[in-house]
Amino acid sequence: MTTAVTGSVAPARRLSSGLRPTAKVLPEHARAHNRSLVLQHLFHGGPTSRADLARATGLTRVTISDLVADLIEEGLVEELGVRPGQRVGKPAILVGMRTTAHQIVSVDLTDDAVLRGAVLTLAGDIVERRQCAVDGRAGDELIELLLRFTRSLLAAASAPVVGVGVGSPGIVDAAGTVLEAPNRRWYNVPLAAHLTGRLGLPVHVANDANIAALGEFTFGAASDTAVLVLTVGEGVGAGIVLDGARVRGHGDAAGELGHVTVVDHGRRCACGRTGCLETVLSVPALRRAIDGLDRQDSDAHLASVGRVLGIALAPVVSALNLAEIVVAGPADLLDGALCEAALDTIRERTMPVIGAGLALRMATLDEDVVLAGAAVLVLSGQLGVS
Amino acid sequence: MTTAVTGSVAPARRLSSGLRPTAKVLPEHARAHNRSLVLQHLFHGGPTSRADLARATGLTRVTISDLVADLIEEGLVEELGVRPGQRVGKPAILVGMRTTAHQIVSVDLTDDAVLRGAVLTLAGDIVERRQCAVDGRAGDELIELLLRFTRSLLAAASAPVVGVGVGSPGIVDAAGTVLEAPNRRWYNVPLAAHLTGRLGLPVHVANDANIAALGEFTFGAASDTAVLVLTVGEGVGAGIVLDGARVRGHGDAAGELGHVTVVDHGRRCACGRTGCLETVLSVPALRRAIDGLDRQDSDAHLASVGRVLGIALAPVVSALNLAEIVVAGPADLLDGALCEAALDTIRERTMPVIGAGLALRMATLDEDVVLAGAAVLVLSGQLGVS
DNA sequence: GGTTGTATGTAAAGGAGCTCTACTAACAAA
DNA sequence: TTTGTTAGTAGAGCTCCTTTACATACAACC
Repeated sequence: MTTAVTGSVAPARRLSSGLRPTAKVLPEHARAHNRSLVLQHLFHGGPTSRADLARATGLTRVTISDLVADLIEEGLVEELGVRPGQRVGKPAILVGMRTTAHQIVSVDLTDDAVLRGAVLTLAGDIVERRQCAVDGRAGDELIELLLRFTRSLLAAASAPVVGVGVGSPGIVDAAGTVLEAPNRRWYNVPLAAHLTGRLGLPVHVANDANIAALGEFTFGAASDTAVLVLTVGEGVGAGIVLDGARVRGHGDAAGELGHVTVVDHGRRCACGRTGCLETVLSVPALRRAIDGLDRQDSDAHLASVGRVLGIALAPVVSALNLAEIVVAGPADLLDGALCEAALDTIRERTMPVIGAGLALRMATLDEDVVLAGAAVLVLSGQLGVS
Repeated sequence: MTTAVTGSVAPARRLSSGLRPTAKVLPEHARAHNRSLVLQHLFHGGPTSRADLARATGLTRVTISDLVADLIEEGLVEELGVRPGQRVGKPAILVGMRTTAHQIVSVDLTDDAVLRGAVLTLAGDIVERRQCAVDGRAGDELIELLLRFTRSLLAAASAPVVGVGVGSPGIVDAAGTVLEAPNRRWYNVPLAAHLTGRLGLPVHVANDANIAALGEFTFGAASDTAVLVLTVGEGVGAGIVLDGARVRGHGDAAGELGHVTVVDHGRRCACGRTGCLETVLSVPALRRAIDGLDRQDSDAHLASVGRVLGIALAPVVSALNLAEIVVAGPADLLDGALCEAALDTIRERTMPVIGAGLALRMATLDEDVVLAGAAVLVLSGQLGVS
C-alpha cells in the first residue's frame, strides 16, 4: 500500500534557501520584505516603471503601486516623469530611488593611526571625506574620539542621515559588540548599542575585512553566489559572501585568515606564533622583503608569496566552490606576480571544475572598500537593500 | 541640517539572515512558513501542547490551534491525550508529529558496486533496508536499475511515502540534475525530474557527501552554526552547513575536497594529478599503507595523514570559523591517531579563538549517514523540516 | 480622422492570515 | 466553596495581496 500523498502533504514553499524555518512570519513582515524587494530593484536597476517592477518582482501592478506610494511618502523614491522613447500603450512613468535625498555616515577603524570617515549618498558615492588622528588612544578614550568624530561627520551631512556604519578590526558579533580587538584595547564593548544611544540614530558595527567583502559585493563587480574578499593592509583579513549572505562563523570570527600558519618554521608573528600568513603577506612584510631588490627579484619574491597564498586558499576554494576571489590592497604589491602566482597555484591544486570556475581579481574600490562596506551595512540594515 | 529619519524610514524586518531579498512573499508563503515552523518544533522537541508551541514560536494560541488543525487534517500530526503530571490550570493536550504514519524512501549511490536503499520513518528510523548489485552498469542502464530498485523500495513501504531522496556522487545542481558523475557515466542527467516523472512522487537528488552533512546535522549531534562533515570512503568528500543552510557553491561543487593537492610530489591520483587528498586519506589508500605494519607504525602513519588533513583544513576552519568538524568513515582507521593529529594540527595552525572554538569528532550515524541525509532532503523539501 | 490594439496605472471587492479581546473549560490551592 | 491559573476556542478586526474592472494614453492602421 504505497500511496503517494503529494496531494495531501503540501510542498513547503521556502522563503529563503535556508533549511530551518526559525522565526514566525507575519503579514507585516511580508510587506516589509516586498518593500525591500522593490527598493532593491530600483537600487540595482535604476529608474523603472511600476509595470516593469511588477513584472520583475512577480507582484501585481496594484501592489507595486501601493508599495511605491509608501516609498514615495517616506521620501525614498520619486517619480521621474514619463519614460522617453515612443512605444505603444500608455507611456510609463519612471520611478527611481532618491539616492541623494538621504545620506549615510561611514567610519573605518582599520588604520591604527587614523580614523577615516565619510558621508555617502545611498548610491555609495562619497560626498565628504574626513580623517582624524588617533594619537595612540585606545579603550574608552578611543570610543570617545570615535563618538566626536562621528558627530563631526553627521554635522557635515547635507541631507538626513539614515544611519551610521562602522568597520572595526577584531571580532564583532551580530549585535555590533566588539568581542575583542586587542590593538584597540576593546573587549566586549557594545559599540553599536553605545553609539546608537549617544547619537540617537541607528549604528551598525562589523568587522572591517568582513564588510569590505560587502562593499565589493554591492558596489564592485563581484558575483552573486560565492565570493571571498581578501584585504591586505597592516594585517590580513577576509570576508566571505555566499548566496548574498555574509558568513559570520560560529564565534563571529569568520574570515580571520591572517593568522593561519602557512610557512613551517617561518618568522615570528605579532600574535606569538610563527609562520602566520601575515608574516609574509601584510603590506609592511612585503615592503620590507622587496626593499632594495630589482624588479626581477622582487617579482620572484611576490610570486613566492602568491604561491603560499594559493596553497592556503586552495582548500577554501574547493570546500566552498568559490566563484571569485577579490584582493584589496596596494596594487603595486599585489596586482601582478603575486596574484598571478596565487591563481595559478590554486588552479594547480584543485580539481579542474573548481579551478576553472574561479576568477581572481583586484578590488575595484581601493581604499574606500571598508567605507563602502559600512554603507552597505546601513543600507541593508535600515532599508533592506544590498 | 543633520536630521535623523529613524521615524520615517522603517527598519527592515528581515525574514532570513540573507542580505538580498530575492523573491516576493505572499500571505500563503507566510502561512507555509509558519506551518513548517510548528512542524519543526514538533520534530525536534517531541510532543508539545498548543500553548507551548505558541510560546516557542511567538505566534498566538489562536493561530497555533489553526495551524495544528491543518496539520492534523493532513495526517502529519495527532493529538496524544492529556499531558501527564499535575499542574495548575487546565490540563494541556499534547500534540505530536506522526512520524510513522508516513515514510520516506532513500537511496545511496556512493558505492560503485552496490545500490543501498532504505525505507525510513519521518523520524529517520530505518524500517526496511535493501541492496542491489550494480554489476558494472552505468549511464542509462544504471538509471533504469535505480528506477527498478526505487520501485521495489516503494513497494516495501508500509505507509504512504512522502518522497524519495537520492544521494549521488558527483556534482548535482539544485534541481537535482547530475551535472557530472564520471564513474557513473552521467553527464547532465536530470535525475530528479526523470524519477519524479516516472514514479509520480517527489524525488530529491543531491551530492552524497553534501547530504551526509545534512544527515549528521539533523539526526546527529552537530551544532547549528557552522559544521563541516568529511566523508571518507573510496574517495573523500565533504558537506558544509552554515546557519542551517547547506553550502552549494558557485557551480554546485562545494565540498569537493578529495582532489585538493595536499602533498607536493605525491602519488599519482585517479584524476590524473598528483598529491590529492584522496591519495592519502581514502579508505583503500589508508588500508594499503598500514597493511602489515605493527600498531605503533600504523598509528604513526595515520597521524601523519591526520597532520596533512589538518594542514589542508586549517584555512577552511579559519575562513569559516567552524564550530565542528565531523568525520564519517571506518572508525578503526579514522578514530584515534588520525583524528587526534588532525585536530592538534588545526589548533596549532590557527588563531586561539578559532582553534579553541572547534570540535572534531566521529560521525554518529556510520554507514547510514547518506541514507539519513537523503531523508532530510525529503523532509526539508516536502515538509520544510530539518 | 476614427477605430483598433496595447500598455500603464488606479479603484473596489474579496480572500487569506494573523492578532486582540473575550469566553469556556478544567484543574490546584486555600 | 472560592480564588487563581492555564488551555483552548469564537468572533471581530486589521493588514496585505489578488482579481476584476476601468480610465488613460499612445501607435498603427484603414
